[in-house]
Amino acid sequence: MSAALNGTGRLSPEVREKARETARRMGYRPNATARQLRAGRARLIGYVVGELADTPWTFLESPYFARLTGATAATALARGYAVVLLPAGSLQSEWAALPLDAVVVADPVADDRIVEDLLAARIPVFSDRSVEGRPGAHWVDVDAAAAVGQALDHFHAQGARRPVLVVPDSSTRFHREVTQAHRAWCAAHGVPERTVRAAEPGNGPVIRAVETALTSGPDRPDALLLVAEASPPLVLDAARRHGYAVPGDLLLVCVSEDETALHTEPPVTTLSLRPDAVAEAGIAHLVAVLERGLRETGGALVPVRLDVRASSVRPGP
Amino acid sequence: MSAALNGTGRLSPEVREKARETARRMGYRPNATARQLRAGRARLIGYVVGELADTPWTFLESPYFARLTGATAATALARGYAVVLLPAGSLQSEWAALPLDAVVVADPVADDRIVEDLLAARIPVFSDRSVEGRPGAHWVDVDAAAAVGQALDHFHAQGARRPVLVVPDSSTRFHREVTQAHRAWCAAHGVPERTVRAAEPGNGPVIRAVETALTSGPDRPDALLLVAEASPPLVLDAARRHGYAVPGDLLLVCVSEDETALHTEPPVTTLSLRPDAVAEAGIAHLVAVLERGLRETGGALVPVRLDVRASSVRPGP
DNA sequence: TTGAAAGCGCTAACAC
DNA sequence: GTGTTAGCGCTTTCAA
Repeated sequence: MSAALNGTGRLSPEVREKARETARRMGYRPNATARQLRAGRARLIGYVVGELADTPWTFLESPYFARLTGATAATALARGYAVVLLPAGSLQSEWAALPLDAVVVADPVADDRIVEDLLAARIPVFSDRSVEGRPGAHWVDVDAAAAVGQALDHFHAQGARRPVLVVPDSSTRFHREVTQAHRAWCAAHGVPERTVRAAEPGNGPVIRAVETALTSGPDRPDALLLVAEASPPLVLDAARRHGYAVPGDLLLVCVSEDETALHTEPPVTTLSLRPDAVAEAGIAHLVAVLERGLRETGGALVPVRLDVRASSVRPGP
Repeated sequence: MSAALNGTGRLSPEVREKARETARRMGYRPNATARQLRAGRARLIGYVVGELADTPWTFLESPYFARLTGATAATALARGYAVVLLPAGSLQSEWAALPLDAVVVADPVADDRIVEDLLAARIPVFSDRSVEGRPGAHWVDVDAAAAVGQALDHFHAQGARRPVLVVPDSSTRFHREVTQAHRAWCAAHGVPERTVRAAEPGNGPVIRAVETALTSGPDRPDALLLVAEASPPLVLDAARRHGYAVPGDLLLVCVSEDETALHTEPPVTTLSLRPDAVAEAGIAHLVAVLERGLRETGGALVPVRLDVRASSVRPGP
């Protein structure tokens, strides 16, 4: 029976087909749980977003995490793993009853206990570089330094000399790296370092931070790099409200996966963190570890992509 | 052992606590799969969005489905069920290996096979009213007719007499009901029925449909009800591009969960389909069916909520 | 109170 | 090519 349904035994294809067909029409379905018990793993992986731990489910409303989540689920399913959604900052009790082969922890915050809890429970963790070196933890990361460098180089090439960075006040590794890379770039290019932090995520606070960036400081900035998730059309509106023409007075680059950036006037240059590529690299790594017993290797660093559009190209004379 | 860890046997609380503690420090973790096998169910439910079957994972990028997904996962987890993400239009092979106690199918499209496949596999289905009457299928639905009625009544009360509806060309039950309710309302109020269909989802096509609605037809409309997911700031921009002042020339209501509606100038009136309430009602129903063997009851009809903001309030004289 | 055993449904191994 | 069996790790039941 078992031999017929799976490809295990050495049966003639004909016999197998007949058995399969018969089984199917009799409404037979193998019990998934029993198979999992036998197999010793459930092909189930957990997925948590560490950021926004105080509003555990809002991550799906961010275009970046929406894409990352979808791509993770898609890639995993293609490899035979199903993804279960877990809330940010989730407790033992919420996942202890699940037969998780591994857990993906996207952008853990500095004080998040979940990674430790999972490792203590001997569940492999796949996260960003902040878990580097912990036994049982593996990483894939976005090249934050390259991202900042690419955007600032682009501004510089377009003639901007007073760029300002807006970044959330978050303790994820990504945001810390962005800040550091910005500092390094400014030092290397002899440009004053101007940074404004958004107190919280969400369009309201981020737009307010943008307004602060555009109105405070010794002189008016001529370029804005926005590394916080905000709606591109709202950012453009904010710039206009404060008397900036984009791209005439202000070059604008948003780190965003929001496709509305394509439909504004002018269209907004975006820096894509490539959630699909991150997900693919992560799941590929996960499969390698789980199925081929791969040991701690250096993880993968996924490059970003700058999609230059009119908002960051200085108009010709 | 078992008796100690769970509350089953009649052990003294003291003994139980000691056993628990000992087990924990020895690093013992009960095998979740074995428990599930024993229990006869996995407390795992599938979640599929039927709409957008050709782009299986994009549903998370829609604010409505992002909220619905998050709320479903949250509510389910609070009741002890974990949610696994399945792609739209998914095949047997993708979920056959999962021990699903039930599957939530959000907004199935007319020709979607998944509901039939699940029922054939004797997996309970929770969906919208389009599955009404099928054995093993249960429903919870949004009150589409009330939604349309509320919005059109609001327009009428504000003095608008030439409202136009923009709706996607989709075969979900919700969109069919919206069209019917619109027709009925127009007939009842002696208002000509004006409808424009968006060929596809996504900001591009929907904005084009809005532009068609604003520029074609015998006369310029004085109110726009947008039932397709689009970014509110982009909709406002489109109206302005075509010479409409909002709300002076055109009243605007968007069916949307997008919080950018709060941050535009003027803020946009939205009609919320209450994804959180839908998710809660759905999971409550699911738990009742799965755990208390509830038979086919009429499902629940969740009311919508109109959040009136400046975009749909005719300015005073 | 403590211990042993049956059995959930499957698959891999071994005997026929 | 077909049939039987052991055992995955747990919980429940029955026996000591």
